[in-house]
Amino acid sequence: MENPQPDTTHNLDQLREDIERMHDQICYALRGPVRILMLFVIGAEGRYVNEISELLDIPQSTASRHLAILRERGLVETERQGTSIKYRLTNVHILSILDDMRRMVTQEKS
Amino acid sequence: MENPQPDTTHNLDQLREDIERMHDQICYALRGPVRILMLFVIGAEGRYVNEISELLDIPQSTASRHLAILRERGLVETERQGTSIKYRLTNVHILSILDDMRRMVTQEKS
DNA sequence: GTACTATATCCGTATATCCGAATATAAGGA
DNA sequence: TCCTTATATTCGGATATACGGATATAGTAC
Repeated sequence: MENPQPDTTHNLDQLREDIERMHDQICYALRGPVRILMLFVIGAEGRYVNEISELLDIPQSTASRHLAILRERGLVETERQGTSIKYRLTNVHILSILDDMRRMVTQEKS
Repeated sequence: MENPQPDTTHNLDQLREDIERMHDQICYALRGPVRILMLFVIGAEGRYVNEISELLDIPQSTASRHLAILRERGLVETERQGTSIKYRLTNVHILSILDDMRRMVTQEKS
C-alpha cells in the first residue's frame, strides 16, 4: 500500500467507465445554462413544454430541442396528457446536485 | 402565494445569475471526460502535470491545456515547486459533487 | 553562458454545438 | 372531415471545441 492517493486512482479503469456515464448522462446535459435552468424549472413537480418555453422566454423549437437532449440523456421522462406533454425529472437527486453546485458558487470559498 | 413551485421559480433572475456562475465555473469545466477524470486524479492532495499526463496517458500539451481551463474556471490552483507545478483543487467540495454524480449513475435509480 | 527538465502556448484542421424560422406530426373538438 | 393547439424535427450557417505536433518559456544545475 504505497500509493498515496488510494481511492481515486486505485481502480482507474472503473473510474474511467463511471466518468463516461457521468458525462453522458449528466454533464453533457449541463452544457449551456439553458438546460440547467430547465432542470430547476421542471423541479420536483414537472412542467409542460409551453410553460417552460414561456418561463424561460425562448422559442418553442429551442425548448423542445433542449428537452429532447435531457430526455435522451435520461434526466427527464415524458408523459402525454391530451395534446400536452409533461416533463418530469427521472431522478430528483439531480436537484440536490445542482443545489450543491449553486451553494458552491454563491459562497466565498467554503 | 398561489405559485405551485415556489422556491425554484420565485426569483428567476437570481436563479439565472447563479446558474450563469455554476455554468462558467463548474459545468463548463466538466465538458469532456478528460477534465472530470483530472479532478478525481488531482484529488485532495494535488498532482504534478507530468503525473497527470502519465496517469491519464495523454500528451503533455493536451494535459496542460485542459489544466489551464480548470485553472481559468477557478476549480484548481497552481503552486510552483522547482521546475514542476503542482495542481490542487481550489475547493474540495467539487469532489463530493462528483461523488454524488458517480453514485447517481452507478445506482439503478435512487 | 549551455544543457536539461517541466510546463505553457501556438497553429491548423476536424468535428460538434448552437440557434431559430420553417415545416411536420399528433391529439382534440367542431 | 377540417381547424386548432401542442410538440417535434429539419435545415443551414455561425460559432466553439478538441486534438496533438511543434515551438516557446521558465527553472535548475553545471
